Amino acid sequence: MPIFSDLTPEEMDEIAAITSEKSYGKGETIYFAGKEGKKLLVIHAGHVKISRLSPSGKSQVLRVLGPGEFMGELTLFSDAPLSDYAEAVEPCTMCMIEGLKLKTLMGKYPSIALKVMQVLSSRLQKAETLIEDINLHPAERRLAHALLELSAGRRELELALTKGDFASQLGMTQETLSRKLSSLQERGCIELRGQRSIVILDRDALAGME
Amino acid sequence: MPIFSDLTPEEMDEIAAITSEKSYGKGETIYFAGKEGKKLLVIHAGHVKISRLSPSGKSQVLRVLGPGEFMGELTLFSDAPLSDYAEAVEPCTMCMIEGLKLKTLMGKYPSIALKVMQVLSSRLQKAETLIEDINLHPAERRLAHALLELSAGRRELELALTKGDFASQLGMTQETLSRKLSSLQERGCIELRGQRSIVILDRDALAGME
DNA sequence: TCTGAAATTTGACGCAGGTCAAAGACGCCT
DNA sequence: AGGCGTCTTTGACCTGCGTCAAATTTCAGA
Repeated sequence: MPIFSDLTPEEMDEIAAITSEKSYGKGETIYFAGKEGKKLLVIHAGHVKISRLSPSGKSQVLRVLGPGEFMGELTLFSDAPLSDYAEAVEPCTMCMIEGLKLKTLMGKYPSIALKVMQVLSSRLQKAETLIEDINLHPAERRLAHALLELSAGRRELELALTKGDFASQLGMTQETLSRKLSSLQERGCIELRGQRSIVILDRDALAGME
Repeated sequence: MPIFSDLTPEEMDEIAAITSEKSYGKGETIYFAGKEGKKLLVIHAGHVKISRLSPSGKSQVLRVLGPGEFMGELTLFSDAPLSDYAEAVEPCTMCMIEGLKLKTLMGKYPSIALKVMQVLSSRLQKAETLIEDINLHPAERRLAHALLELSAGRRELELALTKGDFASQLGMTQETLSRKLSSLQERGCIELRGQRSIVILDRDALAGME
């Protein structure tokens, strides 16, 4: 569990003692906007989709979290209610830690606080990069860069969500994503395999996309 | 200095001892992308514009910070170089704290770490709201909501930046902002006074904008 | 007070990408 | 193995907002 990775085994035990576990089935809602949180949730197994629902019924996917990552931290520091919505995209198990207990823990083991700050920073950086991209760069470039990042050097990548959700996360519609993917495939940059898998054929072309 | 507001006077002295001060003139660059940071900068007086420059020469304004707010925290937690750019929009003075010393301090006084997490969370929330807004809502709505937020209940509000920068922060072009503002004025929702000042006339109309 | 550079406004125009709709593919479940 | 619901693709169309350009206003500094 990366968030506690700098601790000794005894300290880990101390944490395990104040932690409770819970499971969610595929498609199940883990929390939703307005619900009072005050708990940190650490994913043990499975993937979770974090999104926002606008009053008009549309939704904006913010991120997908996997094992070791955590959520719900926003409500630990402010009284504002949760503004987003978490859903298990596959069967999940997670650990819950009471917000107050976590704060005490952070006082005792500063490395936990540092880890949380690290994650928050990197989420902030990502969010700001997306804002920049949406405003200053065309959809195709966003897609190309996202593919490179998701592939993480590997030749083939597997999407954790449906293309519709992936499109939302990139700030475009499902239809636009589909068109851009087809176009990249025609140009020999990628190859689509089934619904969730993409093979990267020409890294340089993707990277050099303006 | 809000970030240290939960400390006793003696503790404040301890901090003052490891702090150095620096001033910047109007338009001066405080730091820029790629520069190695590892320092936290707390604004004492003046306003600072944080933005990103894309290779194509365009820029994306991320936020404007005023007295008591801090920046540079991103580099404290990761080795990634600074990705943004800070510029004094008016004469500024600020305190600098060495990253390492700050970490030690946070270990000693957890309330500092909590404060930092709080600020990071709220920035993240804001960034995500902007992403949602850009993708799901029209420019006019974004503008209306931003005006309400900036006014903070007061009748008149003063922009800290030029309209061009304000537009960028809202994710639209200068021209679009100008047109939307005119349109709101024609409809009697607001009144424009000079270049930097706006009077809110019809709060409800702005709030109810879909 | 004057003046020039910077900021803002306004107009004309085009297009990237959104919307709506319908057909097609995939893959889960029994 | 088959059938059905969900996801995806494709097409046609349209519009919000970006772009370029030129006119106008503002204001800081002399």
